[in-house]
Amino acid sequence: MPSTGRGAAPGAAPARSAGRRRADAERNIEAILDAARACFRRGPAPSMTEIARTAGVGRVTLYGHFPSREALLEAVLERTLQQANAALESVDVDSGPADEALARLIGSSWRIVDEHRNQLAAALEHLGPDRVRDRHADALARVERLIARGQAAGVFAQDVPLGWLVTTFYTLMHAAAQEADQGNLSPEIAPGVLTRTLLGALSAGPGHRPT
Amino acid sequence: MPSTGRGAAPGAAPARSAGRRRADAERNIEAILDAARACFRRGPAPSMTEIARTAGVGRVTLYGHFPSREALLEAVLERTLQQANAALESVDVDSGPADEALARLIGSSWRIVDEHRNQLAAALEHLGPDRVRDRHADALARVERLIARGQAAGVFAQDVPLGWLVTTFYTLMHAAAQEADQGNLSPEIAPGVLTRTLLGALSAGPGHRPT
DNA sequence: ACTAACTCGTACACCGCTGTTCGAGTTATG
DNA sequence: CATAACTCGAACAGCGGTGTACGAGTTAGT
Repeated sequence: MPSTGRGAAPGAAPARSAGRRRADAERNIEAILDAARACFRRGPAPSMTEIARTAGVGRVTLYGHFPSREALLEAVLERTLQQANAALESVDVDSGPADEALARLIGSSWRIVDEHRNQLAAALEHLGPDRVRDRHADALARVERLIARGQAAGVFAQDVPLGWLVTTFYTLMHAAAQEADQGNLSPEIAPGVLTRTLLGALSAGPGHRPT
Repeated sequence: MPSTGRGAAPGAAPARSAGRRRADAERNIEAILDAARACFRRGPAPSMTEIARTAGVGRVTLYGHFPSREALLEAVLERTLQQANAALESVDVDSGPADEALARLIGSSWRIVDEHRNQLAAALEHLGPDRVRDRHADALARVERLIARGQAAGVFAQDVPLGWLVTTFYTLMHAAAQEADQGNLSPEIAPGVLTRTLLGALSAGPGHRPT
């Protein structure tokens, strides 16, 4: 059920009355959303207290803007998704060889995708898989379309399910970002290494047979 | 404390006195350990109550054998690790071409690795990364040795950090198991697909350059 | 058959998190 | 500058989890 009862609410969906908000309120909402994102970068289940403190705001104020944890979760997810989509839209995915397009996509999005990791887990837990699927369906579709194009052109493996290749893509993205975070993989070589591995994984088997 | 007066020192470390345990107690401990493993397969943070109920045992009994959540966690981790190692030792990893050896390893362990997923997360959270590293160091070393051998032989990519290749290995294993669990990837073709993708990812670049 | 080991339910104290209320202080905005 | 909007701390109730204590019932081992 996508029946998000939000009426006129622009962008995110705070809880105050639909009337105009004061400037500092707007600023605090921003701060809260940023803080939540920051907290999610370090742990999968930040408490409201933690988020409020990080935002430099009283817990009560937080509840003033977001009536429940779920509401906040939804808002922050939507916000992140929006930014991510904006960033990804700047990449031309539909022209040139599929593998080169993929390399471009990786370079500009492997950091962004990592941002989603914990948020996604939390959202799946508290919002249900359905609503989550809906919201980042287009981001997923973009990658899927690209890979499908590569398959059709024979650049990517054809005897492997498309869905699995998409999963491989996201999974290795996350892994690379995580390793970079932990210092196991230097951020400078990370994109190159990731691209290398990913293209190998997706590519139509040149040297090796399935068995 | 390894001060288990018992000569046999049977794996896990329950909390009762070092003296002999009665048969049904032993049986319950087994049930609890199994239940914990089962619970971890469905969620990353099962409660003691949940585990006890799954084991068909009173919560008090659980605390009788494992004095704290942490103790239980450690015991169940060790147990799973032991079984996993036993299973993996039956695979000959050091003979034949590295890629074929890898294929063998995948076939017999991709399900097992999945079992670790949530346990590992929980252990990292509550036991600290150090103790965890120690415990499954040898399982990790086995894969690392194999991949290094493949690199030396030129079968696997040499211009990519070894650590990253190991990460890739485990990551894709998890992903495949998870997809299979969710019905997105049929269990019959999963090993083949996984092997295909993994060999492509690790293989020395046949057609593509890092950029 | 007798005893020690084991199990179980209930109940308790403690903790952290969520969401709400209240009253008073502060600040933007007209 | 006056008012409405906003913020804040403190305090409360509710919930679920952990770990402990008690007492009575059941079961294995000798």
